[in-house]
Amino acid sequence: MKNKLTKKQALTKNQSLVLKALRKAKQPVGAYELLDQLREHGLKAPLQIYRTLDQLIDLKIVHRLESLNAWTLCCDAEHDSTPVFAICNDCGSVNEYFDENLTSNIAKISKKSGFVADRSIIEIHGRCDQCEAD
Amino acid sequence: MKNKLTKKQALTKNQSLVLKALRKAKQPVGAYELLDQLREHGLKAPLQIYRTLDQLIDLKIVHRLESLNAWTLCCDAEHDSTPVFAICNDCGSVNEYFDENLTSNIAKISKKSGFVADRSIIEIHGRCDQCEAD
DNA sequence: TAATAAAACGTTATGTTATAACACTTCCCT
DNA sequence: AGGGAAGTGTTATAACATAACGTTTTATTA
Repeated sequence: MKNKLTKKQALTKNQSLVLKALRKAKQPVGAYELLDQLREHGLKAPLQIYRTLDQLIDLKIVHRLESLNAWTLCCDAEHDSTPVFAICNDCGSVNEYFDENLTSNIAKISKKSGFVADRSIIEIHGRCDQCEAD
Repeated sequence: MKNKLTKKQALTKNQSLVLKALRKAKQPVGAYELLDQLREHGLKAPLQIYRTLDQLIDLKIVHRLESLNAWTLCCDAEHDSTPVFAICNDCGSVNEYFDENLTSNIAKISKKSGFVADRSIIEIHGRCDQCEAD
């Protein structure tokens, strides 16, 4: 795995394109939507998107939201702990949180049952602050 | 929402069929796999499966695993708290846990940020006890 | 029990998301 | 320069999910 410093230098053309598209979006974006946006830059096939997204996930720059079939930028923080995503049903915004307690809770469950965790997915659906205020 | 007692009485033909298929499976099952299995009982279209699964989820008899695009039986326990699924990468088995601490941690994160949670998804991938022992 | 509302069902068509397979290119390292 | 690893492009297809519409069944209550 490359470190933070070399990360940004190392981005390929496709990676930069996808990343830029994700940055522009205020919400998680689907693969085909990315494809549509990037057609003008020469990307033509779904696989080009899916491959690039996988690479960006490996680089820990991007997350996949399993319950949305969509991708979003990783927050800047280094995170060895498990990210928690709060997904607003109304406005579609997503916030990423880290919680040590929660991470250790999951570790405890794992330990109790002998299960060795690999990758944790925590996605909470509901209404965000903003939308709740309306 | 109907209570536990009336639940089983209330099952329709399609619901019973799908439930039975899920019971037989040792692992989460995809919608099209269910469809294949239930063709001999007269089910012909994906929608028949998807609709029935939605109904069973409403009845809290079945869970959807977002990271697998598959469905599994709910454990028997009444659960107002958030289920945690431990999914083995190797054997595909899934175990369902409940953890009060974890549930309250999620509630705390929500409270801090003003987010009002609705539905929480927690799916942990890794290796189960059994597979780890090999 | 007849009228009716709500839920479930069936079917066709279609939309959406994701990967397989194969060939070619670029980059990097010794 | 040669060789391996990573990245790329393209076609075809697989896997997952829903829209729209009409009919049937079930439950309710007048």
